[in-house]
Amino acid sequence: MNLKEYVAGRLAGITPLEKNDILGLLALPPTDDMGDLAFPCFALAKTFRKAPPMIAAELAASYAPDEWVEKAEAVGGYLNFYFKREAVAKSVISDVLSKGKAYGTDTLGENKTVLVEYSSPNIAKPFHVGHLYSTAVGNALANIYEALGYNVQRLNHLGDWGTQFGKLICAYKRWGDKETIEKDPINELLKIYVRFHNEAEEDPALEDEARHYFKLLEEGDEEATALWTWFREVSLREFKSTYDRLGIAFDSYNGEAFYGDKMAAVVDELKEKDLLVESEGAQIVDLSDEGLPPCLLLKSDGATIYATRDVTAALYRKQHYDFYKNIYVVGLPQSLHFKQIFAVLKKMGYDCADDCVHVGFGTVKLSDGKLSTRGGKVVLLEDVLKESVARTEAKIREAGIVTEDVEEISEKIGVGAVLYAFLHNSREKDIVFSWEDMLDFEGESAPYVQYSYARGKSILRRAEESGKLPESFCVTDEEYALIKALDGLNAAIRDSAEKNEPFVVNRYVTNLARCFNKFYNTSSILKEEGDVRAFRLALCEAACIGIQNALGLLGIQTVEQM
RNA sequence: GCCUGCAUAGUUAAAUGGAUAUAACAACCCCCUCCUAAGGGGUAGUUACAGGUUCGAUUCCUGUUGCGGGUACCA
Repeated sequence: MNLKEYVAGRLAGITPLEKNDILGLLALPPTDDMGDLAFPCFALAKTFRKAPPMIAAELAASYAPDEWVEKAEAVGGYLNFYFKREAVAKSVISDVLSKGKAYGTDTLGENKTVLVEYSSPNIAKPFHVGHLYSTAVGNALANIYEALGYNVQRLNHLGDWGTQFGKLICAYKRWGDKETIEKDPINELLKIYVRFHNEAEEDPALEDEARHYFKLLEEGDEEATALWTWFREVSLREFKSTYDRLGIAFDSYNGEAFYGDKMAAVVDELKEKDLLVESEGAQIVDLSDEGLPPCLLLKSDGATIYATRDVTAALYRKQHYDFYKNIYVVGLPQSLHFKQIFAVLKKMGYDCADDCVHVGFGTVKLSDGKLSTRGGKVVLLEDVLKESVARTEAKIREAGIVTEDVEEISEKIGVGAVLYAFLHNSREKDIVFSWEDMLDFEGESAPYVQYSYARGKSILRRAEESGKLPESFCVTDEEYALIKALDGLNAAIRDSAEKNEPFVVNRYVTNLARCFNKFYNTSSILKEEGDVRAFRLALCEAACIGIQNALGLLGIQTVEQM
């Protein structure tokens, strides 16, 4: 039962407004004691030429209580609705229990394909905490769109092409050793990469040499290609083990290299459409009429650049997936780049440019400045996960409640805690990484939510019978707050997708857990009997389902005990 | 220089133009003979500055200050 729609429908009957306009106006009151839904009467002040409080009072008088609404009360310029708690409780709880794992999902996106490009680490570079931002946000968004019924394709646009491979080949040929690299691929490749940059500062000729090797690679030179393939394979093997830990998988690992042989056609098309202009020896698309700097597509040596690959990739995706939405979860510093390539697509005559969205996110920094792969200033994601899990395990063993599967449970909590930290705030916020904050499991954190779930499940296990809603029961404030929170899952998912902001779901589930904890602390369950026990058990079970479903969207798993 | 983003309790952050600006952490106080204290309750504390639009501004507009990002042959 969608009570908002229901009330809007009834209000439409007694005001001159349309139902849809009313839906847009209806809001949640700031506190629970002000009712369940509020209609602000300010918009009607002009048409009625009366003060909003007068209008509210008149509407309150003409709104007769019904099956769902206990009373409508005027407070200032607002008309506050109080629902019948028992009716709402029955409706919500039975809905949750009957839908189970599907509770909160939707068919909004049926037959529409949404592409989410995320994670996209660079080959031969370490997977550090910075990469987790894109990985966590992208994965959560993919889950969220999937819950809304969209056909989601998860794309890992690997950084497996570009001048850095010229540098890497150059560095390998000078200082590389096959055996050491096989043993610890990414670390060793990073070492020679860093050395390249240090030496290039003294000897700029190295840069030219690197550009030369990249040119060879683009031309399909055998030796260069063999090295590249090897770098890619050993790197991907390492990445995949991290993804496994995070519970993340992709539908495609087509990286930049995949588009290598598809760019020529796009360049030809740009030429045919008279969009390419020569400037300072390079080929650009002029975007001054869009108020944007020109977009460089061919370097003066004729080689392609990332913009060329991104334009090509977008066109390939349109053709291959016929996407409804093409989402790029890429750092905020690249905002201009995406504006430019979308503008180029538009100039080429492709309206799908309007369905491409850059979902940017903030920077992960250290307290003493930015992470830097070249400078060797990195915090590896594996190290963070390891530490988080280790700390969790220590805590579990200390508590002594869990006796079996301690490692498995620690892994779920420890990994969840890290994911949660990256999904807690609006994605455009920077994150200053600190071990202390990352591993603080008090208050708003994954363990807080997982703990609530585990407590709920513990009660359900002990109860032995499962909760069935009795014919009639009373609903306390704490119970009602929990029921209302449960009711909001689908709205939170939709809101989250609309904004491309997973933190909406994160805040939702945190609040749900908070409501559950208050309920837990004020209402005994197992000591009760009869209808009270049955009702509370059913509510407890519903709460567990809600928490599990919402956490799942964030890529965070639940544990049965902790 | 130009473009762009941000500025909210001591800290990190919420808030479709709406009611008394909301949480967490840190501080202080209380609650385990009671379903897991990784919990709950309580106290104290906030919209950078100056204007403007509006019945109403943390939110929209202008300016100021402070901080960040971008600004073609890296991605």
